[in-house]
Amino acid sequence: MTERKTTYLTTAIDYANGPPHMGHALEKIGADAMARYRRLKGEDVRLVIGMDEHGLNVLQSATAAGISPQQWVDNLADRFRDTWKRLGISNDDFIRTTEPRHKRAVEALIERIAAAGDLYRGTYAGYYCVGCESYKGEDELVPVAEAGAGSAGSAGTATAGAAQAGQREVHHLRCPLHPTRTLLWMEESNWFFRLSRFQEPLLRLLDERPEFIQPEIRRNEIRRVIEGGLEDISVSRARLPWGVPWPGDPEHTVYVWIDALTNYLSAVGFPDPDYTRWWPAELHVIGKDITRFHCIYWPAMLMSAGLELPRGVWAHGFLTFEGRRFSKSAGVWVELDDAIARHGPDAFRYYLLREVPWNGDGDFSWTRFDERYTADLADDLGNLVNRTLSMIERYRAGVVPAGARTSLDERAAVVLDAYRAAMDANLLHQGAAAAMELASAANAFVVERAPWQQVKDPALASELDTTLGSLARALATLATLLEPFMPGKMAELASRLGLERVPRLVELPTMDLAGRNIARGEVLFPKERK
RNA sequence: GGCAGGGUAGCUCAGCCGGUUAGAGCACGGCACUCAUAAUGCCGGGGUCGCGGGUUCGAGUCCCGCCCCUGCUACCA
Repeated sequence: MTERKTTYLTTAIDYANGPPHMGHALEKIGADAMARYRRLKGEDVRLVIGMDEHGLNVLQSATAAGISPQQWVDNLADRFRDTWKRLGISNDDFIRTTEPRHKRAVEALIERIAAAGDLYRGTYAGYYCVGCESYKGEDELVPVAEAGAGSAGSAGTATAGAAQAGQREVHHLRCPLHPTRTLLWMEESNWFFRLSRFQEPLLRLLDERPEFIQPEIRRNEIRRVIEGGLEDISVSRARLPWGVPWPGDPEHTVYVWIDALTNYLSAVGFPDPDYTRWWPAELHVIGKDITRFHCIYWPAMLMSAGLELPRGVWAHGFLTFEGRRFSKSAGVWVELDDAIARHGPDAFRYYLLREVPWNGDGDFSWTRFDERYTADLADDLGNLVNRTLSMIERYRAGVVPAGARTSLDERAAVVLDAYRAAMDANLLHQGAAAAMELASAANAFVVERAPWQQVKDPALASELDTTLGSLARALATLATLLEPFMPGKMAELASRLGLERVPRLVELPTMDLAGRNIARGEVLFPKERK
């Protein structure tokens, strides 16, 4: 017997410093479409979404709100979970970094890296802005007009063996965000990870497995970074209470990145042996801004720990609003709830996935959204459904007739090939476009066959059967192909065709709907009259 | 500065290794049809393919220079 292919897909866990927004939604919707497509192919898919709940920002936000950090992240987790549910995201798990199962995995991973000899005690030194409560790179700072004696040394370098921690005031630079505060040069004893050791192995990885980072643009960027040389990174923080305590050194907490990345393992049960049922992950779906962490730090950590690497990382692009960067303070902003409410969650999903290239950046605009909704969903697809079901109801008493295959079935086969090619390459926007071609072809087919003429002539009864049968199959095919994009509406469409669920991809070529009782129902994508 | 990607109809974009009159969708105009959400189908108008050189029988499609846009340029998702 053949075992079903298991596929583990992850998304970036979202930082618990604010409610879900459009950017979060784009990633989850895209990842969900990828997961749903693979399920339609018959794979056993596990899609995981989650929250990154440690760190200084969380602690500060909670304190400002007058609640405990745990209460704070609990509230946000509920909001995110609710949003994903409303958007029809089919995640199988929701991992949170404050969960015991996660802490356990982080400890186990660190112990493995330590056993490999890739952790050591060192000193992290850098400019520290008290106003920002964070370290600053030199390029983030501005010189003070009367440049005094400079303090030598670049920010953020590790000095192995240096033991003493300290701080002193810096007077020749200042933080542009807090110009009145005195900048500090701080040294902190931390744990370091020997990232430098993995420069060559990582370059080999990119050579041997070019598909590891997709799309290709991101791979080139990462290669440049690696070729530029890798320095060891500090992976623990002192004085940060809201985090996973460092194993064996509770004065420190695990640095946010190490903590967060490990979620991909903890969500499948690591270090319990059966985590390998899902690991290695098929794809980490992330934003293009965090490729470095997923394509350099993460594989290096896994190599060190002797664990398998994920098969790939997919970096999607970003969204602009009417051509400009999202910025709440500048008023360039769309509330996610408003976007969902406009035409419903399925239409919102369709718009984002059809309009925004999944391998690049895209734009959200209300005008385009409305145009897509009207042209694609209401007029093209929705009307096709309505007119087809109406004719089956009127001409054949609501029962799909048996009919020979037609040019429309041939067209559906061609569309299916193009669709699979696009979806297998993770080009979701092309997959959606391919599917919609079938809707257009079906509309043209209706006019060509003119069933309202066929029904008038009893001699053409079998011709009419052929027309309606073929149209019903086209609708079922559309329900399948568009299910990853609009799961709610397509399940509804399948139901109206008398199907208990959307057909799988392999079932499409031999599918026969003859004898099924259809239900016309309400218009699938109503147009609001204004 | 360096590296990478991009500048093609009003808008969003396709255009493999160079080859007849540069394509699609949307928007716009005309015609047809009536099953349907005043929906659908067909036809059409519309482009100096960023700018300037070069290679070639022939270049959005290759080479050189320039202009403009975007991303990356390592520990803060």
